[in-house]
Amino acid sequence: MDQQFTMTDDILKRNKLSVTDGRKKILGLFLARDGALAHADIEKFTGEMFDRVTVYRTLQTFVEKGIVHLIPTTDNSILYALCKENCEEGHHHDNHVHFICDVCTKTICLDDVTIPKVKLPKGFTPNHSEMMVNGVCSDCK
Amino acid sequence: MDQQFTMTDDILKRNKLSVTDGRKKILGLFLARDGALAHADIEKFTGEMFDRVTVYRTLQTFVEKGIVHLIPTTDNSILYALCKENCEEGHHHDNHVHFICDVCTKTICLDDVTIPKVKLPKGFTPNHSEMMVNGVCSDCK
DNA sequence: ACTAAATTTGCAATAATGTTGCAACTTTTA
DNA sequence: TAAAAGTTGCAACATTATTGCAAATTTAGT
Ligand SMILES: [Mn+2]
Ligand SMILES: [Mn+2]
Ligand SMILES: [Zn+2]
Ligand SMILES: [Zn+2]
Repeated sequence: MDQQFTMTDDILKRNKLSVTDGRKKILGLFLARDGALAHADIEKFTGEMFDRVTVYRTLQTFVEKGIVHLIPTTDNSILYALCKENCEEGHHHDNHVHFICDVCTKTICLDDVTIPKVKLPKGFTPNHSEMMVNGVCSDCK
Repeated sequence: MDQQFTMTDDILKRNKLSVTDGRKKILGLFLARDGALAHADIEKFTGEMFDRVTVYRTLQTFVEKGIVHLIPTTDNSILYALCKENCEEGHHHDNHVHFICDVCTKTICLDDVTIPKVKLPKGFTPNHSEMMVNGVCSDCK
Protein backbone atom coordinates (compact mmCIF):
# COMPACT_ATOMS: atom_id res chain seq x y z
CA MET A 1 0.00 0.00 0.00
CA ASP A 2 1.14 3.47 -0.89
CA GLN A 3 1.91 5.58 2.20
CA GLN A 4 1.41 8.99 0.73
CA PHE A 5 0.39 11.44 3.43
CA THR A 6 -1.31 14.71 2.71
CA MET A 7 -0.04 17.72 4.60
CA THR A 8 -3.10 17.79 6.85
CA ASP A 9 -2.84 14.10 7.72
CA ASP A 10 0.78 14.67 8.56
CA ILE A 11 0.12 17.54 10.95
CA LEU A 12 -2.68 15.67 12.67
CA LYS A 13 -0.54 12.57 13.16
CA ARG A 14 2.39 14.58 14.47
CA ASN A 15 0.01 15.89 17.08
CA LYS A 16 -1.35 12.45 17.97
CA LEU A 17 -4.83 13.24 16.75
CA SER A 18 -7.15 10.87 14.93
CA VAL A 19 -7.34 11.76 11.28
CA THR A 20 -10.99 12.55 10.66
CA ASP A 21 -12.79 14.25 7.79
CA GLY A 22 -13.67 17.26 9.92
CA ARG A 23 -10.18 17.88 11.16
CA LYS A 24 -8.68 17.44 7.70
CA LYS A 25 -11.14 19.85 6.15
CA ILE A 26 -10.80 22.53 8.84
CA LEU A 27 -7.03 22.32 8.99
CA GLY A 28 -7.00 22.55 5.22
CA LEU A 29 -8.90 25.82 5.41
CA PHE A 30 -6.22 27.29 7.65
CA LEU A 31 -3.41 26.08 5.41
CA ALA A 32 -5.05 27.55 2.33
CA ARG A 33 -5.57 30.94 3.91
CA ASP A 34 -3.16 33.68 4.95
CA GLY A 35 -5.53 35.42 7.33
CA ALA A 36 -7.28 34.32 10.47
CA LEU A 37 -10.60 32.49 10.60
CA ALA A 38 -13.58 32.85 12.89
CA HIS A 39 -15.88 30.02 13.82
CA ALA A 40 -18.49 31.55 11.55
CA ASP A 41 -16.08 31.59 8.58
CA ILE A 42 -15.45 27.92 9.02
CA GLU A 43 -19.14 27.15 9.18
CA LYS A 44 -19.59 29.13 5.97
CA PHE A 45 -16.86 27.20 4.17
CA THR A 46 -17.88 23.78 5.39
CA GLY A 47 -21.61 24.31 5.02
CA GLU A 48 -23.70 21.38 6.19
CA MET A 49 -20.69 19.11 6.19
CA PHE A 50 -20.30 19.03 9.96
CA ASP A 51 -22.24 19.92 13.05
CA ARG A 52 -21.50 23.27 14.71
CA VAL A 53 -20.45 21.42 17.82
CA THR A 54 -17.82 19.52 15.89
CA VAL A 55 -16.37 22.77 14.62
CA TYR A 56 -16.20 24.13 18.16
CA ARG A 57 -14.55 20.99 19.43
CA THR A 58 -12.09 20.83 16.54
CA LEU A 59 -10.97 24.41 17.06
CA GLN A 60 -10.58 23.83 20.77
CA THR A 61 -8.50 20.73 20.14
CA PHE A 62 -6.29 22.59 17.67
CA VAL A 63 -5.68 25.38 20.19
CA GLU A 64 -4.83 22.88 22.92
CA LYS A 65 -2.39 21.08 20.65
CA GLY A 66 -0.70 24.27 19.54
CA ILE A 67 -1.80 23.91 15.92
CA VAL A 68 -3.68 27.21 15.92
CA HIS A 69 -3.62 30.18 18.27
CA LEU A 70 -6.34 32.51 19.44
CA ILE A 71 -6.24 36.13 18.37
CA PRO A 72 -7.80 38.78 20.59
CA THR A 73 -10.07 41.25 18.82
CA THR A 74 -11.42 44.72 19.45
CA ASP A 75 -14.97 43.63 18.89
CA ASN A 76 -15.66 40.54 20.94
CA SER A 77 -15.24 37.91 18.29
CA ILE A 78 -12.86 34.96 18.53
CA LEU A 79 -10.33 34.44 15.76
CA TYR A 80 -7.99 31.53 15.11
CA ALA A 81 -4.83 31.37 13.02
CA LEU A 82 -2.24 28.75 12.23
CA CYS A 83 0.78 28.62 14.50
CA LYS A 84 3.91 28.84 12.41
CA GLU A 85 6.30 28.69 15.30
CA ASN A 86 7.39 26.30 17.91
CA CYS A 87 4.05 26.01 19.65
CA GLU A 88 3.46 22.85 21.60
CA GLU A 89 0.66 21.19 23.44
CA GLY A 90 -0.52 23.59 26.13
CA HIS A 91 2.16 26.17 25.45
CA HIS A 92 2.00 28.79 22.75
CA HIS A 93 4.89 30.98 21.71
CA ASP A 94 3.23 33.33 19.29
CA ASN A 95 4.26 36.82 20.29
CA HIS A 96 3.81 38.60 17.03
CA VAL A 97 1.64 41.58 16.19
CA HIS A 98 -1.75 41.03 14.58
CA PHE A 99 -2.92 43.36 11.87
CA ILE A 100 -6.57 44.02 11.13
CA CYS A 101 -7.26 45.62 7.75
CA ASP A 102 -9.98 48.25 7.93
CA VAL A 103 -10.73 47.75 4.24
CA CYS A 104 -10.91 43.99 3.67
CA THR A 105 -11.41 43.24 7.41
CA LYS A 106 -8.89 40.40 7.23
CA THR A 107 -6.79 39.72 10.29
CA ILE A 108 -3.22 38.80 9.49
CA CYS A 109 -0.41 37.42 11.64
CA LEU A 110 2.67 39.59 11.20
CA ASP A 111 4.95 36.74 12.13
CA ASP A 112 8.09 38.86 11.79
CA VAL A 113 6.88 41.79 13.85
CA THR A 114 7.65 41.07 17.47
CA ILE A 115 5.61 42.77 20.15
CA PRO A 116 7.81 45.44 21.75
CA LYS A 117 8.46 45.53 25.49
CA VAL A 118 7.05 48.48 27.39
CA LYS A 119 8.21 50.03 30.62
CA LEU A 120 5.55 49.37 33.24
CA PRO A 121 4.92 51.41 36.39
CA LYS A 122 6.69 50.38 39.60
CA GLY A 123 5.35 47.12 41.02
CA PHE A 124 4.00 45.65 37.80
CA THR A 125 5.60 42.48 36.44
CA PRO A 126 4.91 41.55 32.82
CA ASN A 127 4.33 38.02 31.69
CA HIS A 128 2.78 38.06 28.24
CA SER A 129 1.73 40.76 25.79
CA GLU A 130 -0.71 41.07 22.94
CA MET A 131 -0.77 43.76 20.30
CA MET A 132 -3.17 44.52 17.49
CA VAL A 133 -2.74 47.17 14.84
CA ASN A 134 -5.57 48.40 12.66
CA GLY A 135 -5.01 50.02 9.30
CA VAL A 136 -4.74 49.22 5.60
CA CYS A 137 -3.05 46.02 4.51
CA SER A 138 -0.66 45.54 1.60
CA ASP A 139 -3.39 44.09 -0.61
CA CYS A 140 -5.77 46.99 -0.05
CA LYS A 141 -3.34 49.90 -0.23
CA MET B 1 -32.35 76.31 45.98
CA ASP B 2 -29.01 74.73 46.74
CA GLN B 3 -27.17 73.81 43.53
CA GLN B 4 -24.93 71.12 44.90
CA PHE B 5 -24.04 68.67 42.13
CA THR B 6 -22.63 65.28 42.80
CA MET B 7 -19.73 64.24 40.64
CA THR B 8 -21.87 61.81 38.64
CA ASP B 9 -24.59 64.38 37.98
CA ASP B 10 -21.93 66.75 36.83
CA ILE B 11 -20.41 64.35 34.32
CA LEU B 12 -23.81 63.37 32.96
CA LYS B 13 -24.86 66.99 32.49
CA ARG B 14 -21.59 67.90 30.81
CA ASN B 15 -22.39 65.19 28.32
CA LYS B 16 -25.96 66.34 27.79
CA LEU B 17 -27.46 63.21 29.25
CA SER B 18 -30.55 63.05 31.42
CA VAL B 19 -29.62 62.38 35.00
CA THR B 20 -31.30 59.10 35.87
CA ASP B 21 -30.87 56.66 38.74
CA GLY B 22 -29.35 54.01 36.51
CA ARG B 23 -26.77 56.26 34.94
CA LYS B 24 -25.79 57.76 38.28
CA LYS B 25 -25.39 54.36 39.87
CA ILE B 26 -23.40 52.84 37.02
CA LEU B 27 -21.16 55.86 36.57
CA GLY B 28 -20.60 55.81 40.32
CA LEU B 29 -19.32 52.25 40.06
CA PHE B 30 -16.72 53.31 37.52
CA LEU B 31 -15.63 56.30 39.60
CA ALA B 32 -15.23 54.16 42.71
CA ARG B 33 -13.12 51.57 40.98
CA ASP B 34 -9.61 51.67 39.57
CA GLY B 35 -10.03 48.65 37.30
CA ALA B 36 -12.30 47.95 34.38
CA LEU B 37 -15.81 46.55 34.64
CA ALA B 38 -17.67 43.97 32.57
CA HIS B 39 -21.38 44.02 32.01
CA ALA B 40 -21.67 41.08 34.39
CA ASP B 41 -19.82 42.97 37.14
CA ILE B 42 -22.28 45.81 36.88
CA GLU B 43 -25.21 43.45 37.04
CA LYS B 44 -23.67 41.92 40.14
CA PHE B 45 -23.23 45.28 41.84
CA THR B 46 -26.62 46.68 40.94
CA GLY B 47 -28.56 43.48 41.57
CA GLU B 48 -32.25 43.73 40.76
CA MET B 49 -32.07 47.50 40.66
CA PHE B 50 -32.25 47.77 36.88
CA ASP B 51 -33.13 45.66 33.92
CA ARG B 52 -30.30 44.01 31.96
CA VAL B 53 -31.31 45.98 28.92
CA THR B 54 -30.88 49.24 30.76
CA VAL B 55 -27.34 48.28 31.71
CA TYR B 56 -26.54 47.45 28.09
CA ARG B 57 -27.99 50.71 26.88
CA THR B 58 -26.29 52.75 29.55
CA LEU B 59 -22.89 51.31 28.73
CA GLN B 60 -23.46 51.88 25.05
CA THR B 61 -24.42 55.49 25.69
CA PHE B 62 -21.35 56.04 27.85
CA VAL B 63 -19.09 54.66 25.13
CA GLU B 64 -20.72 56.84 22.50
CA LYS B 65 -20.33 59.93 24.64
CA GLY B 66 -16.70 59.21 25.40
CA ILE B 67 -17.31 58.68 29.13
CA VAL B 68 -15.99 55.11 29.10
CA HIS B 69 -13.92 53.19 26.58
CA LEU B 70 -13.98 49.57 25.49
CA ILE B 71 -11.03 47.36 26.33
CA PRO B 72 -10.22 44.38 24.12
CA THR B 73 -9.62 41.13 25.96
CA THR B 74 -7.90 37.84 25.28
CA ASP B 75 -10.95 35.84 26.15
CA ASN B 76 -13.92 37.26 24.30
CA SER B 77 -15.42 39.36 27.06
CA ILE B 78 -16.14 43.05 26.78
CA LEU B 79 -14.67 45.38 29.38
CA TYR B 80 -15.33 49.06 30.00
CA ALA B 81 -13.23 51.64 31.82
CA LEU B 82 -13.51 55.35 32.54
CA CYS B 83 -11.91 57.65 30.04
CA LYS B 84 -9.55 59.97 31.81
CA GLU B 85 -8.43 61.81 28.74
CA ASN B 86 -9.82 64.12 26.18
CA CYS B 87 -12.36 61.70 24.76
CA GLU B 88 -15.35 63.22 23.05
CA GLU B 89 -18.60 62.10 21.57
CA GLY B 90 -17.78 59.57 18.86
CA HIS B 91 -14.05 59.96 19.15
CA HIS B 92 -11.85 58.24 21.69
CA HIS B 93 -8.22 59.08 22.34
CA ASP B 94 -7.24 56.38 24.76
CA ASN B 95 -4.04 54.88 23.45
CA HIS B 96 -2.62 53.50 26.63
CA VAL B 97 -1.63 49.96 27.52
CA HIS B 98 -4.05 47.77 29.46
CA PHE B 99 -2.75 45.49 32.16
CA ILE B 100 -4.48 42.29 33.18
CA CYS B 101 -3.37 40.86 36.53
CA ASP B 102 -3.11 37.08 36.46
CA VAL B 103 -3.62 36.98 40.24
CA CYS B 104 -6.56 39.27 40.97
CA THR B 105 -7.80 39.21 37.33
CA LYS B 106 -8.37 42.95 37.43
CA THR B 107 -7.84 44.89 34.23
CA ILE B 108 -6.20 48.27 34.77
CA CYS B 109 -5.69 51.23 32.47
CA LEU B 110 -2.02 52.21 32.50
CA ASP B 111 -2.84 55.76 31.52
CA ASP B 112 0.79 56.82 31.45
CA VAL B 113 2.08 53.93 29.36
CA THR B 114 1.66 54.84 25.72
CA ILE B 115 1.40 52.08 23.14
CA PRO B 116 4.70 52.00 21.22
CA LYS B 117 4.82 52.27 17.45
CA VAL B 118 6.02 49.20 15.55
CA LYS B 119 7.66 48.96 12.16
CA LEU B 120 5.22 47.20 9.84
CA PRO B 121 6.11 45.26 6.68
CA LYS B 122 6.14 47.13 3.38
CA GLY B 123 2.69 48.09 2.20
CA PHE B 124 0.99 48.15 5.60
CA THR B 125 -0.31 51.48 6.92
CA PRO B 126 -1.15 51.71 10.62
CA ASN B 127 -4.11 53.59 11.94
CA HIS B 128 -4.76 52.53 15.52
CA SER B 129 -3.12 50.14 17.96
CA GLU B 130 -4.16 48.19 21.02
CA MET B 131 -1.88 46.54 23.53
CA MET B 132 -2.55 44.32 26.52
CA VAL B 133 0.01 43.08 29.00
CA ASN B 134 -0.64 40.20 31.36
CA GLY B 135 1.28 39.72 34.57
CA VAL B 136 1.17 40.58 38.26
CA CYS B 137 -0.11 43.97 39.35
CA SER B 138 1.32 46.22 42.05
CA ASP B 139 -1.31 45.14 44.56
CA CYS B 140 -0.66 41.44 44.09
CA LYS B 141 3.12 41.43 43.91
C1' DA C 1 -7.86 -8.06 7.10
C1' DC C 2 -10.74 -8.39 11.27
C1' DT C 3 -12.06 -7.13 15.81
C1' DA C 4 -12.01 -4.76 20.20
C1' DA C 5 -10.90 -0.54 22.34
C1' DA C 6 -10.49 4.24 22.05
C1' DT C 7 -11.90 8.30 20.14
C1' DT C 8 -14.87 11.35 17.73
C1' DT C 9 -19.24 12.86 16.03
C1' DG C 10 -24.20 14.41 15.73
C1' DC C 11 -28.18 15.34 18.09
C1' DA C 12 -30.98 17.40 21.56
C1' DA C 13 -31.28 20.07 25.38
C1' DT C 14 -29.66 23.97 27.92
C1' DA C 15 -27.18 28.20 28.97
C1' DA C 16 -25.25 32.66 28.35
C1' DT C 17 -25.21 36.88 26.04
C1' DG C 18 -27.00 40.50 23.40
C1' DT C 19 -30.80 43.04 20.49
C1' DT C 20 -35.33 45.11 19.27
C1' DG C 21 -40.08 47.27 19.48
C1' DC C 22 -43.16 49.37 22.17
C1' DA C 23 -45.88 51.20 25.99
C1' DA C 24 -45.26 53.17 30.56
C1' DC C 25 -42.67 56.08 33.15
C1' DT C 26 -39.25 59.82 34.37
C1' DT C 27 -36.72 63.84 33.36
C1' DT C 28 -36.22 68.10 31.16
C1' DT C 29 -37.86 72.30 29.18
C1' DA C 30 -40.33 76.42 29.18
C1' DT D 1 -46.98 72.68 36.22
C1' DA D 2 -47.89 70.75 31.72
C1' DA D 3 -46.17 69.27 27.35
C1' DA D 4 -42.26 67.44 25.03
C1' DA D 5 -38.32 64.77 25.06
C1' DG D 6 -35.90 61.11 26.63
C1' DT D 7 -35.41 56.76 29.26
C1' DT D 8 -36.83 52.39 31.10
C1' DG D 9 -38.80 47.65 31.68
C1' DC D 10 -40.89 43.98 29.61
C1' DA D 11 -41.43 40.38 26.36
C1' DA D 12 -39.95 38.30 22.46
C1' DC D 13 -36.30 36.99 19.70
C1' DA D 14 -31.48 36.05 17.96
C1' DT D 15 -26.92 34.45 18.26
C1' DT D 16 -23.27 32.00 20.19
C1' DA D 17 -21.48 28.47 23.03
C1' DT D 18 -21.56 24.21 26.21
C1' DT D 19 -22.89 19.51 27.85
C1' DG D 20 -24.31 14.47 28.05
C1' DC D 21 -24.93 10.59 25.61
C1' DA D 22 -25.60 7.09 22.00
C1' DA D 23 -24.10 6.06 17.32
C1' DA D 24 -20.42 6.13 14.16
C1' DT D 25 -15.65 6.31 12.96
C1' DT D 26 -10.83 5.65 13.67
C1' DT D 27 -6.98 3.31 15.64
C1' DA D 28 -4.32 -0.51 17.55
C1' DG D 29 -3.54 -5.38 18.23
C1' DT D 30 -3.68 -9.77 16.34
MN1 LIG E 1 -0.99 35.15 14.93
MN1 LIG F 1 -8.09 52.12 29.34
ZN1 LIG G 1 -6.94 44.49 3.41
ZN1 LIG H 1 -3.64 41.96 40.86
